[in-house]
Parts: sequence; C-alpha cells; structure tokens
Amino acid sequence: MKPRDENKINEIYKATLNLVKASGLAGITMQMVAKEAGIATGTLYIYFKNKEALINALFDVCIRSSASTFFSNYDPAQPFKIGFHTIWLNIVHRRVTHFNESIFIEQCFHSPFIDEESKVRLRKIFEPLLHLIERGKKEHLIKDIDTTWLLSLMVGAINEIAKRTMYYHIKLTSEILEANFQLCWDGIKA
Amino acid sequence: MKPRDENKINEIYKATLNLVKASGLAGITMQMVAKEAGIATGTLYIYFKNKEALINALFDVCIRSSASTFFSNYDPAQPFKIGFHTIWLNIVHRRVTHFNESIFIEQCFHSPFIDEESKVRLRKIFEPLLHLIERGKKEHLIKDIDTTWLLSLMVGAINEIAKRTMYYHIKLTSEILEANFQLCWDGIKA
DNA sequence: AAGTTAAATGAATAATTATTCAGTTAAAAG
DNA sequence: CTTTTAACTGAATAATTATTCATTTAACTT
Repeated sequence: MKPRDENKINEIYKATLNLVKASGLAGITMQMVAKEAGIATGTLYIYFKNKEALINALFDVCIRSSASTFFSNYDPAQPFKIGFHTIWLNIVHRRVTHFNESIFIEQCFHSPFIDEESKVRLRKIFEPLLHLIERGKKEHLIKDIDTTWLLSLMVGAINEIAKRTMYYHIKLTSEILEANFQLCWDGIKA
Repeated sequence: MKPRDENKINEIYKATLNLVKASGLAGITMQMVAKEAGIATGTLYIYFKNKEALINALFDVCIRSSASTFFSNYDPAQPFKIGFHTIWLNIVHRRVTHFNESIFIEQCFHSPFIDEESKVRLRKIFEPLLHLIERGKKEHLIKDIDTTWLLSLMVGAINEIAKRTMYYHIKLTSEILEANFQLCWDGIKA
C-alpha cells in the first residue's frame, strides 16, 4: 500500500495560514487551499473530513505550538521580572515570526467554525502567565489591580506591536524590543 | 412614487454588524443579513449593488463615525495629559459601546472585501492622536521613542480592554477606567 | 514481478449562496 | 380617486464553492 505523506498536512496548514493572512477566513475556498498546498482538491478530503475539520484542527495546532513557545526558557524559580521578561519576549517573538498564525487565531475567534470549548482552550494557555502575574502582585512588584487589566496592557500591546512590525515591515532590533518591554513594565510596575 | 425608507440602511448595517460579531465575515450570507434586518433579500440589492459594496460602505461608515467620536471634547489647547486622557477615554468608550463595529473593522482588515485604500483611510483617523503624541514628546512628558510604539501600547491595550470587558461581561466603572488609564500613562510617561 | 491497498487526481455533482426579476404594494402627484 | 412610480417581495436562477468518486498512481508485501 501507499503510505500517507505526513508532511502534506503541514503543507495544507501552511497554505491555509498564508491564505487567511492574505484575505481572511471569508476569503478562502478549499480549491484555493489545495492549489496553494500543491495538491488536488480531493486530496484535502483524505486528510480532513471537511472545511470545518481543517480549520478546527489547524486552530488546535496553532494553540498548542504557540503555548509551547510562550513559556520556553521560563523558570518559575527565577525572580519575577526575569520570568516576566522571558515570557514577554517569547510572545512577541512568536507573534512576529508566526504572524499568519496570529491573524488566523484572531479571525477564528469570530467565525462559524470554532466552538466555545476551543476558545476556552485558547485562554487556558495563558494560565502560567496568569499565575506569574498573581505572584508579582504578592511580591508587591506590580500594581495591585485585577490581573485581567495587567494582561490587557501586556497582551494587547504585544498584539499591536506585532501588527505594526509586520504591516510597516519594521526590523525589530533588540533596542526596540527592550524599549517596548520598558513601556509595558513601567505600566504594570507598582 | 414610494420613497426609500432611509432608516432601512441603518437596519441593514446593524444586522450586518451583529451577525459579524456572532460569527465573523466568513459566517454571513446576504439572506442572513436580510432576515436579521427584517427585509427581503431582494431589498438588500436596492440599497447595495452587491455584498462587497455593502461591506465597503459599512466599513466606511464605521471609520467615519468612529473618527468623529475619538476626538470629541478634545481641545488641542488644553494641557497634554488632559487631551490624552480625553482621547483615551473616548476610544475605550467607543470600542465598548460599539463592540460589534470594532470586531467588524478588525475582520475587514484581513478580508477579500476591503482594499488597501480603505485601510490607509482607517489609519488616517488616528492622525490627530499621532500629532498629540509628538507634542507630548516635545514637551518631555512622555518617552522619546518612536510614536508607533507609544501608540501600540495605548491602542493595543484599549482593544484588549474592550474585548475582555465584553467577553467577560464586566461593568466598566470609572475606577476601573482610571486604573487602566494609569497603566497606560505610567507606561508612556517620561 | 505480480498483486494489493491506499493515496492522489481532478472532473462531476451536490450544496450553498449571491443575485435577479416578475409580480405586488404603497406612497405621492395630479 | 386614479395614475404613476419606485420600493418591496421572495421564489427562481446564476454563480460559486464544498464534497464526492471513478480512475490512476505509487509504494509496500509476498
């Protein structure tokens, strides 16, 4: 028998992400995805039951691989600011290097494909960060206001940094990164 | 002759915004829009040439009405921080009270409907804010880094505040608003 | 090397959705 | 009150897009 070319799934994912970045979830068709992935339309349906299944599987993959990068090199035993800086940098890096993934996740959040359960799963991947913020409050290093607002500043700013970086083709030097981290830090620090 | 019910256009816009908030640009059909607006499908085509025209017209309306609120009560003659606070509050207020509009604009930005020209027009509405930021830098009140990053923190955080407020059904008291403004201000201040 | 099995193809079909249009209604003009 | 005109309707049609399937291809097994 002929084995599946497992790499084909990655090609399909890559194609989908690129197309969604270019023209949104509303702008993709299965034919476009197949063509972009360099396969026949019918082949898509060997790997995915239907369009919804493709989008959901990709959403899941995006969440999982994002999560794995957000906390790499993060050691809860280190001082708060070190840990916070590590995670901040990781998220910025991911958002910029996987910009089409960021757009895809954003689009999925308001789409007919993704159910409430998946949205909850997306929120869950930020939990370690949530705990770190709580710790920072206990150590009186950051402001004692509801964690959701501290996260708003951090995550919201990061999303916007990624968008501007990509839209305006900016090269993120470490000077720029540190300046942006400083903005965030000055905002949340006690 | 029978005159056009000009209010119908608003119903169509409202219907579109509500549907897009619920299931994204990818999730709407002209039939759904018509039904939600309480009119026949054919009637839609009296007011809009086609789907693309509807989306584009609505995008334009959203941009224009947003712009008009962002700078209401803003007087460039006032001290920097007062002006900045006014605009900050205006944008937060607009994003929350017109949340479906915010989602619509976000979705349009990566869609097959909106052209580059409209995107530029969207960026233009922030220009008075851009000038205010430049002024703040000249007066040494805020950090001397590229305006785009100062805006990232402000606008990014605001977008995230609006999302969390709506997703978690939070009531924005003036205490919460002021605490959030403080986060932003501490971030950008010199 | 022949046989077997599943992947791969892409044109055909099914399903969905955009758009039209013949008929109906309602407001305004005369 | 009648006529006129354009809005309005929603079923019919056109266009697009998802999905299937008969056929071909390629890899593995014996």
